[in-house]
Amino acid sequence: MPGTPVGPDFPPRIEQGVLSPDGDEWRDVGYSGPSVCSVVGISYRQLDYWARTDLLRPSLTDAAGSGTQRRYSYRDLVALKVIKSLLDGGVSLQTARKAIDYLRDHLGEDLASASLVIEGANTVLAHTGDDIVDLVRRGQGVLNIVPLGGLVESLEASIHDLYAEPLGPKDGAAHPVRRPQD
Amino acid sequence: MPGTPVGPDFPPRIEQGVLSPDGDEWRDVGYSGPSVCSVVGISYRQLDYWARTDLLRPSLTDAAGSGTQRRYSYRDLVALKVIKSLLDGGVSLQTARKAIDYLRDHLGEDLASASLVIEGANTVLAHTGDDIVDLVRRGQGVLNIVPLGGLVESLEASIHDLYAEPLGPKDGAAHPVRRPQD
DNA sequence: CCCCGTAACTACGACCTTGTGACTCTGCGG
DNA sequence: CCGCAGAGTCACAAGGTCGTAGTTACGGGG
Repeated sequence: MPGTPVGPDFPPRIEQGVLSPDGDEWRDVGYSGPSVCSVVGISYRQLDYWARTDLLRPSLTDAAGSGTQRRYSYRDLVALKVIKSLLDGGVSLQTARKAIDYLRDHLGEDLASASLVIEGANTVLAHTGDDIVDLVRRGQGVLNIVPLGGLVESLEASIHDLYAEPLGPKDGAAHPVRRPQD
Repeated sequence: MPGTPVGPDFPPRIEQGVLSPDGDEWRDVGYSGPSVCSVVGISYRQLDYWARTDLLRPSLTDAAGSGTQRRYSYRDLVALKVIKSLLDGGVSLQTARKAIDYLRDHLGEDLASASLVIEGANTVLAHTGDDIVDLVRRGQGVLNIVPLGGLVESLEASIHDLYAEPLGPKDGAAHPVRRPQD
């Protein structure tokens, strides 16, 4: 697996409370709903739906009524991307829900080199190829495998694009990117 | 679809050959809808829905109006079981549809030792563990893996149970014939 | 030989899950 | 005080599942 160590600090990993480079408000931290959509490649309605059905809500700031904002952390982005992959791979939302519940508790681990493996009700992180062969051999039901390496990689790329494309006078991450894409 | 209530070539050519031991009617061949349900472990409504939406129709005799019967072959059973597994594994029906389309063309191969691998739009039969590791390494999206060995095995077991637990005194229609061996 | 019960199939519609579109509502910055 | 981005609401659609009622064929009892 490509353990490509990405830029250590480029995507601001703000969950610890880093502020915006401009020393602006705490609000400039994390990712807004629309930004998230363009980064992970889903529609706003989908993100909205997922948030209000508890699949994944923003861990930085949840919405508190009309006029407020949701702020997503980097880890949220990873989780979201995993969900998106699962969906694209033909896995049902229900299954994705369970997988994400598991993932949330293991987001600290070294994701880039691992694969997420779902077998029925159980979810596991496989760190080596042998782990996987083992699982396939033992498994009786279907296995759903998400190679996290490539996933994180393309996530980083999308984030990069987010910063590069729009030109806001002062804010980066907080800046909403209106970009029609399906 | 095809009228053919009782045509010239109606005495169906069974893939495993062999009519009922009693030299009975052609009807005693293959598996009836309800039998299939109990063997594969799905609801009758599901089987019905799948048949009318073309996911998988009985290859021996399709329905030709109310009062007629569907007769499923052993291979149909295998395909059905694969679908069931996919569903249990959280894979969407849509994805299962594509996989089955592929499987239908490869049902002749040696299934018991292989695994069905779905990656996005592509479906493949992997015969060795290395094949799988390879696919995981290359794959960017989600992989869905169905180990066919265990599947065929449990199918055989269910069929056995079906024979062991006779229901009516002479329910010919519900009685499948000839336990297959391929 | 006909009538009736039952197995198995078809028809039809309710209902759930996932979203989507079209608006409306509201807090915040200018 | 106004405009706007983004949250909230509501109606609706597609894809499936499920329950139930209506049909049809077949076989046994009168």
